[in-house]
Amino acid sequence: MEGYSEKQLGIILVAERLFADKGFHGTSVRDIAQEADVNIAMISYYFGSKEKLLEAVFRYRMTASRVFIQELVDNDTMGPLEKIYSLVDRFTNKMLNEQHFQCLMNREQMNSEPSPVKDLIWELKTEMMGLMVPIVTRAQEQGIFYKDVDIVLLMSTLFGTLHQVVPAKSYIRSDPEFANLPDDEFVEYLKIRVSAHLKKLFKAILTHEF
Amino acid sequence: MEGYSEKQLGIILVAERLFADKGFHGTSVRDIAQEADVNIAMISYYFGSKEKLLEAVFRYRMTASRVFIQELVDNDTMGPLEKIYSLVDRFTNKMLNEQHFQCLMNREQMNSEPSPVKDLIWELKTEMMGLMVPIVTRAQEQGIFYKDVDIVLLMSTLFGTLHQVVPAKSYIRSDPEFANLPDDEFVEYLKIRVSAHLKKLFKAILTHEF
DNA sequence: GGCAAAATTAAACAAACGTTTGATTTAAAC
DNA sequence: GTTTAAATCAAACGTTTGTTTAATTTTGCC
Repeated sequence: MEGYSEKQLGIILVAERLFADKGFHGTSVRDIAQEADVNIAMISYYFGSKEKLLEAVFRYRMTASRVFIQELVDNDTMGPLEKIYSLVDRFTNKMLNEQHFQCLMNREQMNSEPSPVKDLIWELKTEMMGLMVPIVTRAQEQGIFYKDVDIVLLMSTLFGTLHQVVPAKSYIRSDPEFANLPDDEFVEYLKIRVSAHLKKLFKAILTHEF
Repeated sequence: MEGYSEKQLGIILVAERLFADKGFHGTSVRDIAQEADVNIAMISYYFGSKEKLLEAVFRYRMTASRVFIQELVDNDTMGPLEKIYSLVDRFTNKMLNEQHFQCLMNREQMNSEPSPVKDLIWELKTEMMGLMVPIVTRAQEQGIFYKDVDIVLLMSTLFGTLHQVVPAKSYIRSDPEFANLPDDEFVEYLKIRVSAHLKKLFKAILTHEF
C-alpha cells in the first residue's frame, strides 16, 4: 500500500502542513501544488482527488502510530507506573514532533459528517484505549493503582492537554524568558516540561503519591 | 454593540453550529441562509461579510464569557480549593452547554494566519490565566497549595480535557450502557462525570490529598 | 393615504474551486 | 531506434463560492 515516490511524499507533507494550518476546505489544491512545486494535475493523477489526498496523509501517519502502539505493547518488562511514564513520554514526543498532523487530527475529529478519515481516527482511539486500559486495570487488581480513576477521561486529559499545547505554544513563548530561543530548542524544552506535568498528574491520580 | 433582532440571532446561532460542524470554509453562506431560513443577501446586509459573521458569533459568545469570568472574580468568599472547584464546575457546564461554540473556538485557535478572531481568543485565554494564577499563587503563599505545579499547563489540561470531551462524546456513548438515554440526559451525566474527574485531578495535584 | 427608510428578494457577478482534457515530454523495454 | 507506458503540463471544464445589484415589499411615521 505504501511506497511513495519523493514527489508524492512531498505533496503529502505539504498537504499535511497546509491542512493543519488552514483547514481542509481552507486549503486549495493550487496552494498545495504551488508549495510542493508540482503541477496541479499531479494531485488528481497521484491521489485521485483532494479528499483522497487527505486520506493518504492520514494513512501515512497512522501506520506509524500503529507501529508506535505495538512497540509499547511489546515492551512488557516495566512496572505499571514506568509503563505509564514511558507512554506519556512517547506520546509527548510524538505530539510535538508531529504538530501538523496532530492539529489536522484535532480538526478532523470535530467534523460532523462521517468520513473514512473519521473512521480512521475512531479506530486509532480505540486502539489507544485498548493499550491503556489493560495496563491500568491490571495494576488496579494488583493494588498498585487506585480504583477511583476514570480511565476514559484520563485519556481525554492526556490527549486534550497535548493537543492544547500546540496552540498554547505561542502563548508560552510570548514570555520574554524565551524571546531569543531557537524554535527547535523551545520545542525540546516544551517536551520536557509537558511530559513532567503529565507524569506528575498521572502519578498523583493513579498512585496517590508524589 | 449588541442588540440583535430575532432574525440576526437566528443567523448567528445557525452559523455557529455549521462553522463548528463543518469548519468556516466548509460552510457556505448558502448553507447558513437555508438553515436559518433567510435570503442569502441578508447575511451581507446584516453582518457585512461571512468573515464578519464569524466575528459576530465570537463576540456574541465571548461577552458572555467575560461576564462569566467576572462573576468568578467577584465571588471572593470561598477558600482556594472551593474556588477551583467552582471554576471547574462552571467551565464544565459552560463547555457542555456551548458545545458548538467550543468546537468552533478549538478550530479557530489552530489557524496559522492572524485574524481578529484569533486576537479575541488570545485575549480570552489571557483573562482566564489572569483569573486562575492569582487564586493558585495566593494559596501557594499561604501553604494551602503545593508549589510544584505548572499552572499554565494545568490550564491546558483543563481546557484540553474539556475540548476533548466533545468529540469523545460519541465514543463514550457507544457503550451499550447509554444506548437508550436521551441526549440531554447523557450530557447532564457527562457534566457530572467530567467535573468529578477534573476536581479529583486538581485536588490531587494542588493539595496532595484525595 | 402618502412618503421615506428599512427589509427582503431573485438574479447576476466575477473569482476561485476541484477536476479533466489532450497534447507533450520523459522513461523504460525490447 | 522504435514502441509503449508513465509523467508532466497548460489550458479549459463546469460548479460553487462570497458578494452585489436593482427591483420589490414591508414597515413606521406624519
